[in-house]
Amino acid sequence: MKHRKIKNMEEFATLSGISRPTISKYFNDPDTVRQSTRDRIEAALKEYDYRPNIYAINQNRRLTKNIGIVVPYLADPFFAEIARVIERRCIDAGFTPTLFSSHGEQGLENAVLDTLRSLKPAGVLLAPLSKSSDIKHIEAFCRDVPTILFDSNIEGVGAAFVGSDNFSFVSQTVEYLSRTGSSPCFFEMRDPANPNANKRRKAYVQMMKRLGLEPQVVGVDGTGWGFEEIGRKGGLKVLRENLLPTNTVLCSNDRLAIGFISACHEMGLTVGREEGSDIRVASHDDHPYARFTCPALTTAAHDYESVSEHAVETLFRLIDAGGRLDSREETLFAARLIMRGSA
Amino acid sequence: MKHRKIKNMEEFATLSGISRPTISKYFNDPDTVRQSTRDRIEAALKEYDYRPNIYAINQNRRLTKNIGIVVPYLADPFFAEIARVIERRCIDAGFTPTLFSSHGEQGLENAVLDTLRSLKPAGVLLAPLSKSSDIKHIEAFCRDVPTILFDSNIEGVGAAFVGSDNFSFVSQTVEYLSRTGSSPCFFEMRDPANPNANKRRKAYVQMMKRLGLEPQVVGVDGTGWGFEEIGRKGGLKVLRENLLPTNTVLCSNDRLAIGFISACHEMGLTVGREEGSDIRVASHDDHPYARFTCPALTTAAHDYESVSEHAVETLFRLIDAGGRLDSREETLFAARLIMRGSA
DNA sequence: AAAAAATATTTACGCGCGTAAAGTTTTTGT
DNA sequence: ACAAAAACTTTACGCGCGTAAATATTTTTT
Repeated sequence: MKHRKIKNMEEFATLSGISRPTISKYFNDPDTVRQSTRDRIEAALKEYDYRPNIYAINQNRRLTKNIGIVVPYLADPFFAEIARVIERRCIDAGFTPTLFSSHGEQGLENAVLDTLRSLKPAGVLLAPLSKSSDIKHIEAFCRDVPTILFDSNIEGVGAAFVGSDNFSFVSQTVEYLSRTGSSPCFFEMRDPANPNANKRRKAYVQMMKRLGLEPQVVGVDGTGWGFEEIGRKGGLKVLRENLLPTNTVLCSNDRLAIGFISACHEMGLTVGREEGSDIRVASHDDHPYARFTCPALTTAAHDYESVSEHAVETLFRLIDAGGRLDSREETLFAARLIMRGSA
Repeated sequence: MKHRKIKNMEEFATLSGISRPTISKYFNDPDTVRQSTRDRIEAALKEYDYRPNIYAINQNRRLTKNIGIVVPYLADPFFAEIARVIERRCIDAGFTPTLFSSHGEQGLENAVLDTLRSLKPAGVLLAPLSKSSDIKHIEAFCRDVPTILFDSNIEGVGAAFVGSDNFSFVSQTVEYLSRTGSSPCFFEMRDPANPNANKRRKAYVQMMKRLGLEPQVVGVDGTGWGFEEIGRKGGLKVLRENLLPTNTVLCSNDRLAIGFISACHEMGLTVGREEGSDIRVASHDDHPYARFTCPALTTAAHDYESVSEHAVETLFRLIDAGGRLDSREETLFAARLIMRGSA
């Protein structure tokens, strides 16, 4: 490879012996030029290592090949993991994904969307803060930029929603826990950050009633995205004051459960499904750390693969359709119960 | 606010009654225009909500106001957290940070650097994969782009390195453990992903000798970035085969320790510093989840704030200096011992 | 081999903004 | 109040590439 620097496409065209418009076509879509020309271009590319200036490319395009991925809280490995899968799929489809985190702050979510808008992305996959989101701002954004919501829904906003079926999560855990021991109470934040939590509570109540059992919801204080700490503090309070109606606790999500289990340990209670354990704990999400709690956490797992695949596929359809879909689909994927030692 | 769309700077200039070059100056640096003009521009800005086209802006600039942040593995909340702090600082300084993760793969790290190069960033903060990095590729990148390494060092690569002082971490934990109970063995991956691990092992050996104790290193198998699972698997093996020389285990990092503690629990061993516990476990990093293990993990904490602040400040100095510093500084920050229940 | 179709080339313009140069107006210093 | 300095306006060009139109060449079809 000659390490000579090539200034622009004109120069590369001259060196490769092909006209600039053809080179331009090649970079837009290699399949639009003849095989023989493609080979010559690619040979020259090996030789000279030229890459077109992305700023010049995107200046004229109405839409770029960028895709924005926005998650509410990147320090949660669940989102880091789903972002990774989505990134990969976008790259494979020839797009350039850019990852943003709102870090739990409304101001940042708005700022991220503003930045994103000026990037003129082909599309955006947005997992909103939801409860603390500035809905008007997100609506306005979605009017201008083809956007798919995922993880948590905002009614009517965005071209589609892809997420998990909270009823599927909760019905499986409730059924399992009730079948194998005392029926569960539901441990949650009184003021959750996210509408999934509300759906899960409702699913719990509904499922308990269906089984002819008395639903018992235990709400704890705390706001924000530090769920583990909220679960721990709330757990300590609940345990100290003996507020638990049963010795089977179903947490709204794994991060709360991680905190709750740590509170149990602090209080000297043994968690587990074995004879002689003081308390059973189960939860939802199958967080990357769920298998490392002590004991490992029984939980309902997201279908990561399906959610991310379907979200990305829907976005591609949306992009191909020019930014509008006939109707706003909401797709929910079922959970898979993962039985581990905690319940 | 009139929601009329403004096409370009020319149009905005006309509407605001100010010449386009002055508007351009304003966007480059508001302080270079007179207060009165600034006020008029900002008034018009409120009125019309215009934002310059970033692609057109960056096309001509040799350097942009972008800053790239690259971490090796974003699903590790440690990196998510440090990225968050760094992002914030960059934004406050008027830059546009973009976050990338190599997701533990050399191919992706190279691809990220290639993408980054074409973004013509003012500077890059890079936490390399290190062991599995393509050193030549990183060197070539650093020749073209002002880059500061952080978290893990590659000798002589990049304009500076900012990280933590591994000796400070290990000396504190070893000293504490030896003073308060039996002396620790050192639990690590035989083939670590990261040079910090090697520095920590050496520091352990050195520190033990200094205290007149016999260093005992326990290496376990496994490669990649799934440290918790490696710690758990390795822990199970070591415990089953009774390979631990002492009942005090100092893990190379918290993620290994999380896995190791889970293995202890699985084996029915109680972890903790209290009388009657079977084993003490301590570690290094103060991972966000360290306080939620059972029992909570005694560890040596990074000085997150100082590392991120110094990394960013050094990058700004580098940028101001036009991409070259007189010498390659390596700055290491000391750890803070965090005593919790595990040891 | 001739006609039709597909692909390349040549030429030319425009995108939105940075920026330089020359001239004009406003502010600052004394 | 006047000169000097600072800030602004006007004019104009260039950045690297997308893309359209007209023309030329190559490939495919019959």
